Amino acid sequence: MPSQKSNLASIAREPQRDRGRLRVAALLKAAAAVFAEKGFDGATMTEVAARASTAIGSLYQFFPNKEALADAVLARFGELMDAGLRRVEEQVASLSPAGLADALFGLMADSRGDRAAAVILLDARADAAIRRAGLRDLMRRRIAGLLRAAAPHLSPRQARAMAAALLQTLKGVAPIVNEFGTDPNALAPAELRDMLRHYLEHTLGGA
Amino acid sequence: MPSQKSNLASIAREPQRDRGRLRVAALLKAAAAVFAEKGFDGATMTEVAARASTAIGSLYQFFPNKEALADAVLARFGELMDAGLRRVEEQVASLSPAGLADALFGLMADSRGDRAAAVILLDARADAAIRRAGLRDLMRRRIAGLLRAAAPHLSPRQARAMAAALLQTLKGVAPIVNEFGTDPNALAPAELRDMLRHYLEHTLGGA
Amino acid sequence: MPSQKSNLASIAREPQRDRGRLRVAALLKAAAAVFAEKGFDGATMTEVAARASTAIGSLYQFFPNKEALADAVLARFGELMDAGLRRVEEQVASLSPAGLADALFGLMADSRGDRAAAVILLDARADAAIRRAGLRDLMRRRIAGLLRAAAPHLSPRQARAMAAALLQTLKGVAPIVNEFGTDPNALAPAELRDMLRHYLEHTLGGA
Amino acid sequence: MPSQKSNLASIAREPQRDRGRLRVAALLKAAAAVFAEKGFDGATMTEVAARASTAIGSLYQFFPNKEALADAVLARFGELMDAGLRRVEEQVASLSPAGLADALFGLMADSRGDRAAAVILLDARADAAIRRAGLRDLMRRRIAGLLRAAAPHLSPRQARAMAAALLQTLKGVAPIVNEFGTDPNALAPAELRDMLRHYLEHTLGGA
DNA sequence: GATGAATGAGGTTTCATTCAT
DNA sequence: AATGAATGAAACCTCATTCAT
Repeated sequence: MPSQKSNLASIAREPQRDRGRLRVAALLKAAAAVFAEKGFDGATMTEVAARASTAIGSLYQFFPNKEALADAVLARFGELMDAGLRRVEEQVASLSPAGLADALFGLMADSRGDRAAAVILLDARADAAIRRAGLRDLMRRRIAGLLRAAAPHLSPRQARAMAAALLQTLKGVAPIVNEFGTDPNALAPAELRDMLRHYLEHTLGGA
Repeated sequence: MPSQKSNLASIAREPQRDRGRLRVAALLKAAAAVFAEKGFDGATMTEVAARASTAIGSLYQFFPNKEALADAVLARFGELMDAGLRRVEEQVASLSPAGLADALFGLMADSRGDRAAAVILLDARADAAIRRAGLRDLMRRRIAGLLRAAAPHLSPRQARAMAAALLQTLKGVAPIVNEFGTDPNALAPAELRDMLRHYLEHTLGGA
Repeated sequence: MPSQKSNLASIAREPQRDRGRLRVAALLKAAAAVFAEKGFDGATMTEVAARASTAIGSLYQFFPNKEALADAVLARFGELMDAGLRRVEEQVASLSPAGLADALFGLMADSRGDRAAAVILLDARADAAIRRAGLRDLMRRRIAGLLRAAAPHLSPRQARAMAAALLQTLKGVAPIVNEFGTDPNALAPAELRDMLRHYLEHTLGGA
Repeated sequence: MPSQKSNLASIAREPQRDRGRLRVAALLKAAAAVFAEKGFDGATMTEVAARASTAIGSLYQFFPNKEALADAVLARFGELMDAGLRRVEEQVASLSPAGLADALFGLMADSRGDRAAAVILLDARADAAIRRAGLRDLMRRRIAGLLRAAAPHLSPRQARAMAAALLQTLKGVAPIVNEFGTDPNALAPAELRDMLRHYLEHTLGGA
């Protein structure tokens, strides 16, 4: 999942000084927030720069265009997911189906703003999706791997189909958590988590 | 669910003649397609007109602005859902939890392009969502009603939370069906349907 | 020389109403003037629109981008040259070498602003020149044809080489005429014309 | 022709050390190449710095702005021309008209990239040309002097007009040589040289 | 009603130039 | 001196909307 690099054109430039690195971090944070709120087309580069308290030119110093910025946000999300999935993979042998469900749910419910932005961008307009589909397919493959580790009797085909369905539902975690919060008296997120639990119990469960 | 009329200034004019009615139908169809592909901000009025093979002026003859057009697409989707949900309501007494899951799944998997457009618009940018949230809340209420009809022991609060989670997952049906198709050897949609089944069996099930 | 049409992307849209046709004519005139004064990169779309007394949007209604505008100016120049060369071709049999020189000189000294703009654009930046080279090559071929009509003993290769040299010098007519004017007491243009005369007398001249 | 110094504010700073002198040479070479390819407006300071393998800051260390850089390129070309013309002046008494033509032709066909850059800049956008016209006028005066040295019967006015025409044609030498090369089987450059020969033979010749 | 041109605010992007390290 | 980040005016271009025919 790391290095979602140079496909077509336009890739983010690496800052070479500390000041630049700080700036890039601020820009990515701002971009994630704006993309999450407005979507790809609704977001404006001007607003991203303003939220990061920089001049528009500084934004373009590091990201040659809007697509590159979106890709960078996605790549950052990809790294978070990568790390998170790796942690789940290490535990998967000792997890019950419900535990696996909770782990995946938690993955989407953590990593606050980035998540929301990424979820929106993952579904963004079709043509750009070509490049971005990379991230989606990668996550599907990783989740399929998890499922087969948890239930070796699954055929690859089955596991892939399940992963597609699971990932789709997992994408719904972000908006629900955003709307209802995470505290335990928020019922709706709990219901979504239960839906994932029941599903995995039934499909993985020798149980 | 009918009469999704905006309370601001933008209300779609009713066509007076048959030719007008045809034109409006073509425009709505085109608009649904474009919104589905590009999202609200990515869609352009010019492209909508072009896909309906009309001039931009004709589009504005019936829809005073882009928001009104989106609202009309949403309203049309609302009517479809309205009719669909009404049909489910009539049968709910005789449906098993799995049957209810299938009915809801089928609702989202039918009504082809409109569905996709509406799903996108339902999540569209926050400010406009204020007005549009109307549709989402309405559907949640309707689904909560269905759940309580199927399982009277549910508290209103529980039912509402479940409806929120269910609707979120149901929104995922559209993209999955679009990607994998509806035929029975398409596994991924079947998995999503099973996820809904298991969930309702567990939550409504004891009944 | 007509129809310098659709190579890569972006081609001028044809106006479909009289108002549009007038607008396009005004825009081309303004564009020719601005390109002539500032060159391709120095010219700004805003200035072109302003000189044609229109909004920037109207400019883009007909010319999707700056390149398309430049191409249209070039195409218009090409048509003028086409017509002019055709007229020379008809007389070439009855023309002395000096007469042919005068005819070619006159061709570049007429057709005021367009000429200057075209000359500048013909030499414009290399990448765009790929498309634009079309016009230059065409003119070279036409001139080579004239030379062989006037002096059948010339080999095609010789004629082509002469045409290349001639056209290069003919391009110099525009700036000289612009600087010194056309009246007979302007010596510099006369010298350039004499240069062309002597050259053709020597190379074509059975004389 | 030396000291093309601007009377405004922009004067290129003299480098103090050897490293600086090398840097300046590299920058001028790069600048000449970029100006030749892209023209004044199309060239960017960033690209010039990049081609000289330096940082943009270093470019501004020596040249306070883009105009100063262009002036420096022009000045360097001016020095080359100065030296070249001086050599021709020394020989002019012993040169036939054709020999003079060849000498001038050779002057433009040597001094590779610089030449091309200078030719482009000589015709650059009008406003800047005010300052730059200096170089053009100077060259015209020098050429007029050569002509009168070769043919004393010429009036100053005639000589100046001839010089204007000659210089205009000489500017055409650069692009033709660039396109066709200098080797003897390249016909087009030879034709251009012949054109200059015939012209000078006729105008200086009776003498 | 239908058509397509007109408008201009606003969005994306570039680039000369300055500044901090 | 050298480097590369910072800045913002200005360029290119888009598109919702209005208007004349």
